[in-house]
Amino acid sequence: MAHPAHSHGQHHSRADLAAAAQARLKSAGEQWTPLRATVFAALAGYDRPVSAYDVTDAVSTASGRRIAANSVYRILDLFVANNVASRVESANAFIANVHPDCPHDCIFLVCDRCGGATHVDDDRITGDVRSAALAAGFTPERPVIEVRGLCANCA
Amino acid sequence: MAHPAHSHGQHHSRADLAAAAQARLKSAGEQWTPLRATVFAALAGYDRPVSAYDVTDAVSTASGRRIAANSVYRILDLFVANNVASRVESANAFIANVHPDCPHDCIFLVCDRCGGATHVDDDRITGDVRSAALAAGFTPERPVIEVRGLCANCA
DNA sequence: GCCAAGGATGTAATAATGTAACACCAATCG
DNA sequence: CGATTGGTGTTACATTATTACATCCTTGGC
Repeated sequence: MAHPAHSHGQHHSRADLAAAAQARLKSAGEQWTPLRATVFAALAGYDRPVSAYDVTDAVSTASGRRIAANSVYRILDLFVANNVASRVESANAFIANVHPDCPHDCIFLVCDRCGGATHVDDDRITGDVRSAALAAGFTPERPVIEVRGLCANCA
Repeated sequence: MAHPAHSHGQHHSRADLAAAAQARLKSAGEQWTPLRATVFAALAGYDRPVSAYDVTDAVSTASGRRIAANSVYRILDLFVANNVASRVESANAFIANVHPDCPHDCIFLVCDRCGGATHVDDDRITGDVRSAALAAGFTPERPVIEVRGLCANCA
């Protein structure tokens, strides 16, 4: 555990990302079951947002039996609620959170060509968005900030 | 046409909003057909984001015959492409654009309780989001900036 | 007038995404 | 042991979105 890569906390290799996710859930009083581990591994096996059904297929293959979509949805929702994964609204898709440890509002740059997503943290921007909401008399709970466009490779 | 309410252009009463939408489409070389007018009227008849299927039902009722969802989708997509309506990604829903005349990136504050949405314009924030994308080597096409939470009435 | 071309809509089917209701099982706690 | 709780299984269904192709209507050229 020695990756002092970022000012805001740790990034994790794919290997110990699961460990971090597990720790995060446990410390929230949630269980880390075999199915949850499998779902997380499937999700973390992609480097782009994937649909719940893609995850379902991957989990089914990994498990050797058919897992129902709704079981996967339950677990993905749990992951999102605990900051272990994020939902990319403009793609109806999910992606593992690279640093479950710090509770940022996320900004996703989603490529319309390759489907990849880059995770950007900019607390000033997200703070400004929350402030703008408050200024309008609105109580912000969950900012959704995404940018559709073309990534560096696809531009 | 005398509502000098905003610094950035005109808001429209429900009555002439349709006229503004029509003008916008025509100037883009698109037709303003009876069905498109009906779809726009249905959409503008709501003050909150509504699903394409809600619009479909409203249009069907208004027309006295069954209109297929995909016809409505086609028209809604056309509206969105021409800034006459917006898609609220986090709600899989559409809403008429209050000022089709100026091509802002929009910020929507979406109430989790009543489903209402407030349209906020803040070019500094949306500009910052685009800048952050560019700084990451990403070519922004369409920022999606929404805030889920509670509106003033529901808080 | 007739025909060709393009745009808009109709029709039908289906895909993709998301949820609800209830059964079952296993662990935990009294 | 019995009750409760959380997790998962199973089934069915609801909602959202797209695809392929047919039809119709207008417009412009001949």
